[in-house]
Amino acid sequence: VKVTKQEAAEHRAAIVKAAGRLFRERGFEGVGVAEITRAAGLTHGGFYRHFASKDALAAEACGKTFAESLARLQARLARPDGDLGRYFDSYLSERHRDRRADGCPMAAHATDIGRQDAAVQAEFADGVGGFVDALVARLPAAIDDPRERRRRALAILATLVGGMALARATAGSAPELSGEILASLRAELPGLAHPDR
Amino acid sequence: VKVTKQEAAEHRAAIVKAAGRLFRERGFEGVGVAEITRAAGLTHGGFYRHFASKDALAAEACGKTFAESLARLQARLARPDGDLGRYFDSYLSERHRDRRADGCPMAAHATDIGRQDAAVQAEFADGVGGFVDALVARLPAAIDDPRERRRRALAILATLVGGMALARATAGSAPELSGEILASLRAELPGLAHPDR
DNA sequence: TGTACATCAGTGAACGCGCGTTCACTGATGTAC
DNA sequence: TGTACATCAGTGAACGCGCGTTCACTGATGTAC
Repeated sequence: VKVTKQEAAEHRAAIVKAAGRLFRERGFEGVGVAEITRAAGLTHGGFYRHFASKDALAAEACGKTFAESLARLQARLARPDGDLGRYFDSYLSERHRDRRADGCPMAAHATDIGRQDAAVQAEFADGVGGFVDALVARLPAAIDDPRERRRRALAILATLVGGMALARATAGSAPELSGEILASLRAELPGLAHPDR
Repeated sequence: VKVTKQEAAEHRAAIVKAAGRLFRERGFEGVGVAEITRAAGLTHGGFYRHFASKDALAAEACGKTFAESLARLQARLARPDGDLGRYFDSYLSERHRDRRADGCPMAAHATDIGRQDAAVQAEFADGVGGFVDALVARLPAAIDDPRERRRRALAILATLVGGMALARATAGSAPELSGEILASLRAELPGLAHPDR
């Protein structure tokens, strides 16, 4: 059952895409190779023609997920009405909380990464670095000390990621608390991003 | 090999204690019942005389871990030199980052909790609520609107948890970034806790 | 206080299951002539 | 352009392993008399 080179490439991409969604939704250990390949419309046997191991797929999926999330951030900020405040509101939305599968990889994996394969950790750290740089570049010009810009960007990122992680962790048992976390951070975060705090 | 009632109670407590440490260090799915009981000086066969399931142990360990962390927060703030700033500094320390096993349960488990058993989620949400209340009670009196106090407390908690999670996630591949995250948050966080922001 | 015995915490082998990975095989692709 | 054949993406059964959980058994505890 050989297949066109192009088809094979599409299959490979489909596996990475399905993995990116499933890993975010259920964690790296929560999904198996068989389920991922099934989600991509294949069987698990051919998996190792494309990837050396499940860990190698995890690293690649992690990298791709970060690239997409960063592109989305850039795209949103490039829109005519795009500013950081709107990005914060969408990041801290109930919609984002409830759709883990295509949400932020940091909010999906942060507390897991330390136990993953070194290649996964490397992709993750690169991705975090990319987010920090993107935020630094978009902070208001009134914060003019470059070191202060980085400090603010890091504080914002930590607040976004921690807030979404806590909102998701409490969504099942304490939905009001979960909603309160999101609403509170939407109200408080702009203060960190603007010099008038 | 029966054993004194008191010994049995001690064994049970030892299992919960070992579980609390191992689960924080390696995650709920990263440690097995056999390893936990071994760490408590027992064999795995007797485990089910004490707990209905691994999930039941996870819930109990989670609750106990939160209670200890909260007690530590209260104790630190009760000291003569105790203030929120010192608590932030110790939370955001390299020491805390590198000692997952007896650190904050939120920074250890946040992104995992959504996939755990309902009982674990309930303990976790209770624990988060407890932390929020403790922070609200300790914010400077100058923040006098009760709703603003809660908002600030939630923003602080999200920043602490997200910051520690990101610092740990990047510690392996990007140690300078990891250190920068901690140092930046130590510098930026007091602004969230004080009215002069 | 002393004795007989039921209880039950603890042991270690075993069970069943799902997982990551391997393997013999298939058959259309794409290359060599 | 047409033909022969090596390649290799994909299949599905199988392997080995570790896990959560069960179970028959042990023997000191602690209770009943």
